[in-house]
Order: sequence, then structure tokens, then C-alpha cells
Amino acid sequence: MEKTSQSNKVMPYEQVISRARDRVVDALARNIDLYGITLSIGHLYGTLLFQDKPMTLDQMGEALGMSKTSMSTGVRTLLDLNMVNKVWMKGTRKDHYEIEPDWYQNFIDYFSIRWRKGIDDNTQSLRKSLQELICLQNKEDLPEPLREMVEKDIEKIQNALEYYDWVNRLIDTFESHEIFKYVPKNEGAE
Amino acid sequence: MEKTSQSNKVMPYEQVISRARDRVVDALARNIDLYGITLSIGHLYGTLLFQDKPMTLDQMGEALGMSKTSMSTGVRTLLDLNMVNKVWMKGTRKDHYEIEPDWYQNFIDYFSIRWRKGIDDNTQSLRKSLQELICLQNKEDLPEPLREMVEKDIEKIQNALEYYDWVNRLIDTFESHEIFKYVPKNEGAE
DNA sequence: ATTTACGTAAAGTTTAAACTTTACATTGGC
DNA sequence: GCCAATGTAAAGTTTAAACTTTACGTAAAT
Repeated sequence: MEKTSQSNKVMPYEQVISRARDRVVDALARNIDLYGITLSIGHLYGTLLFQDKPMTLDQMGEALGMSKTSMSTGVRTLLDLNMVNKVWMKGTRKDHYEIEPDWYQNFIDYFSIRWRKGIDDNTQSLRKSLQELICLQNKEDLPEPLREMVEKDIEKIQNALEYYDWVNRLIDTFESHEIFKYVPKNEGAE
Repeated sequence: MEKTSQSNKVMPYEQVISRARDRVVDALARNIDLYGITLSIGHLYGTLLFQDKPMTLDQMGEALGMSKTSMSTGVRTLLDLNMVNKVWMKGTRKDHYEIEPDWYQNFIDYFSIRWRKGIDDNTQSLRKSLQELICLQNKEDLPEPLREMVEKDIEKIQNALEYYDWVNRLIDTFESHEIFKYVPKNEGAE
């Protein structure tokens, strides 16, 4: 029986807790790339999650064994996604950060911030190209094979614009919380 | 007036088309990281988008100036997300790939595949830790400060499980296309 | 006003991801 | 059966991302 497997040894209560936490934090960090966040920033997020008090950069650095600068940039990333909040604490000059506990809102914010931005960028390019192609379509002397290409491209672009419009409207229902009318929050959750 | 700005020169029709396409492909590639896909694979996707015929690995490699192996792994990634389809063509041994044109389904598949997997992984870890903590909670001799920690952790975990259950149900409405009842597909799309 | 502490920018280093080259296993054609 | 062609694994290289160290601007405290 190796020393990592302590199933039939009595484990100190503190250790049970810390192992239970670590398992959750590791899983969280492994999958947080869905939010476009890196593994180690995910660990930072997990660390903050089980810390009941707001933490300073120094405390985070110590907890993760990483530099203060890394904590600074990491916390900035989480801040940009509204996954942590900056809290002011009297009696000290240090910045303090705590987790944003509303995971539903995290989800919504992620789409409001990241997806909305990507969609806007794509939509802008699509519109510009669409305009140029329509302009081309109106040329009398456009050779037939090219005309066919242009028409196909226009259809594809309109297709894409339609899709992005849909995603935008979907995100609207997130932001307005209308989505919870269709998919209610709690229902036999464990 | 530098040579990139040809606004008042007459531009060949072919060039207008290819520029319009390139703009769209670049935007697409820039933002495809939302799907957890890398920039250059995004370019591959865009290339396939405006190619009306299914392409071989060699054709892709030539079009992007990259190695065949890169195309192989890139196309595999897109295949895993159902963003491209493998099509069989008679008269040749080469594999051919074409884009999956249904962007709505792409969106749905992305969540079915990537998010579902992440959620399952997290849920499993959460359940395991939850069980251990509940077990700990039942110990008579658990010191008070630890008991308080355990209770807080349990609450957080239950909170998370509830959230993941919600996301799962949300993805259910995607997969069943029920979402289109709430957010209809086309509505004043351009 | 000066000093000290804090957060972050800049530069430098390390680590990991992306990509290429080479080699190999598999499958279809003769 | 053998040969040629195709797709991918393995190893090697390059490029980019993550992280650290150092240095600096800013603002609170004395």
C-alpha cells in the first residue's frame, strides 16, 4: 500500500477537506478553457472560490507559488469577465479580490463580453464584403462565371449574417434573463 | 497614394471578389477561438467555406502554404466539431472534405461536444467531493471551526451542481431545437 | 517633501504549442 | 503478390505563450 492511497488509514479531517477542494479546483481549472481562460488562471479562480475572505495579490501568489505579476494579470483577466470583484477594505492599501458567486451571471457575462465582441467583428467584415459584392453584381459587364461566384458568395454571407443575428438575439435573452423563463434555474438539482 | 490603396483605380473583378473573401476569412479566423479553435485552423475553415468543391489535403496545403500534416490535424479538429464533413468521391483515393453549411447546427454541436464534456468532468469531481464532505459532516467529533468550513463548501458545491444542471438543460433545448421556439431563426435578418 | 508600499509595465527566460520534415502503416491498383 | 499513393504518427524545429525578474510610476503615510 503506497502512501498516496490512504483509504484504510484515518485521514485528518483537514486533509479530507483540502483534498475535496483540490479535486474541485483541478476539475474547474481543466475545463475553464471553455471560457477562454488558461489553466493556471483557472487555478487562481478555484483558489479564490474556496477562500471566504477577499485575497490580496500577495496572498494569491503565496497560495499558488507564483509571482505577484502573474497574479496581477490573472486577476485582471478574471475581472474583465466579471468572474471576480475588486473589494475595498479599510485599513490597508492593498487591493482585495473576491469571487463573483453568481455562476449564472458569469455565464451570461461571458457571452455578453466575448461572444458579442466576436460577432460584432465578424458582422462588420461580412457587411463590408457583402456591400462590395452587391456592387459588383450590378456591373453590366460582369462575366457570367464570375457572376455565379458572386451570387454564391452573397448567399453565404447573408446566411452568416442571419446566423449572427440569431446568436445576438439569443444573447439578448441571456442578458434580459428571459432565458430563465424557458429554462428555469432550479429543477431537481442535487 | 500608396499601392495598397486602390480606391480610385479600377480593380479587376476577380480581385474585388478575392479581397471580399479574404476579409471575411480573416475575421472568421480571428474570432474562431470562441470555439476553442486556433487561428490557422480558422483560416482553413474559411478557405473551405468559399470553396464550392470538396477539397483534398493537398489542395488545402497548397491553398494555405502549409504542410499536409498540418492540414490533416487541422481537418481532424474541424471534423471533431462537425464543422466539416468527409465526403467520398469516386475515381480517387484521396479523402475530400467540405464545409458543414449549417451554422446553427455548428453552434449546437459545439456545446453538445465541448461544453457537455467539461460539465460532465466538473460534475463528477463535484459529486465525489460533495459525498466526502457530507460524510465528514456526519462525524460527531468534527471540531466546530471545521464543521463551519465543511458546511460552506457543501453549499458552494451544491450551488455549482445546480448551475451545471441548468447549463445541461439549456444545451438540451439546443439539441432538441426547442430553443428556436423561443429565439426564432430568421427575423429581420439582413 | 520625502519615503515607502503597491500594482503593473518592460525585458528576459522558460515552457508549451504550432508547424515541418521524415518515416511508417495501410489500402487500393496492377 | 508487389508497387505506389495516401494519411498520420514520431521526432525535430520554430514560434508564441506563460511566467519571472527587474524596474518604474503613482499614491498614501509620515
